[in-house]
Amino acid sequence: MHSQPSDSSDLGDLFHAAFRGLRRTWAEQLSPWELTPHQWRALMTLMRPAPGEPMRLKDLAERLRIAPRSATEVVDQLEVKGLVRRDPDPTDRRATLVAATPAGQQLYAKVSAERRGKSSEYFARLSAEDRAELARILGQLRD
Amino acid sequence: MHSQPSDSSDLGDLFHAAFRGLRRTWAEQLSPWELTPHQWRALMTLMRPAPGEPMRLKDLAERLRIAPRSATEVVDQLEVKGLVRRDPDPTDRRATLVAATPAGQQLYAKVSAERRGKSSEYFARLSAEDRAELARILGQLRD
DNA sequence: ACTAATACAGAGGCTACCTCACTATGTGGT
DNA sequence: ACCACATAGTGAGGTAGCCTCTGTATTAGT
Repeated sequence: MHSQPSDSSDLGDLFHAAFRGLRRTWAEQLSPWELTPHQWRALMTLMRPAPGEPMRLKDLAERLRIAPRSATEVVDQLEVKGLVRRDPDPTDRRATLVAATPAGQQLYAKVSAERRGKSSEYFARLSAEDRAELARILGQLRD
Repeated sequence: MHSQPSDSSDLGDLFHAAFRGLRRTWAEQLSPWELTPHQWRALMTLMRPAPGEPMRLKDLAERLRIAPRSATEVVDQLEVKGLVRRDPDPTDRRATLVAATPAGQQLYAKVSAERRGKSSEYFARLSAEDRAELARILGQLRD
């Protein structure tokens, strides 16, 4: 007897609250480096295949699941900070390749280490099993 | 041996993606009524204790977990649409009481029914067990 | 009676997105 | 070779959903 009908408005609320908490936690963790969560995600995405490996702006947008125009924006921000560099794609003069600069790679390493070290991860309060469960369920949601 | 250290960047990404999906789905579902998800949440929150029951702006903010100033904003929007009404609190002349108007209550009922009927809920693709799991885990995250 | 706290709203700012229109370039068909 | 069309990026401009800081009533505490 699970008495709660729970029309999932509750679930929506929970989701909302949890997401906002995650955002806030990240923002706090990243603020010493003057990075927004969005910028961090972009930098991380650029570093994921291989550090320093260039990536088309369009592909970055795809991986971040945002519109190409929005990728332009975040790359602009990171470029101003000197963390990424734009280079023309030699094989297609319409395209620009974005890559983390040495400074960007260094910052990425530093922040990663710090986050790992402090283990002040937002999800740390969950057990390993629950984290796995969560990942599985969220994966289903994303299709 | 769960080999993945999984610095939870993956989990963060999954969360991010799922949340954006939720938002988009809601926005689409609500667009026929020209309501944003935010406005809908506010209206729902106002209706939760009892339909038509007035609530202080401050309490609304608390339940929505947003700053009081932000509650002012969303109440403004709903007031313009005629869905809620502001009345002075007779017991404290600093406070204003917000309550759903009959139109607001009607809209709430209509939208609720539609959502339930279509069962096009974002979370519908999850099994009941997974929904429960998710709720449990998110509850832990929220503290 | 005076000070401190509280409730709200005006002003202004921010992040993280979006679409639409434009330019430069590449691609395929005839 | 030429033309139509697609594609990559960006300028312009907009939106949702938050925030802080400040000011003005009003109430509560001593």
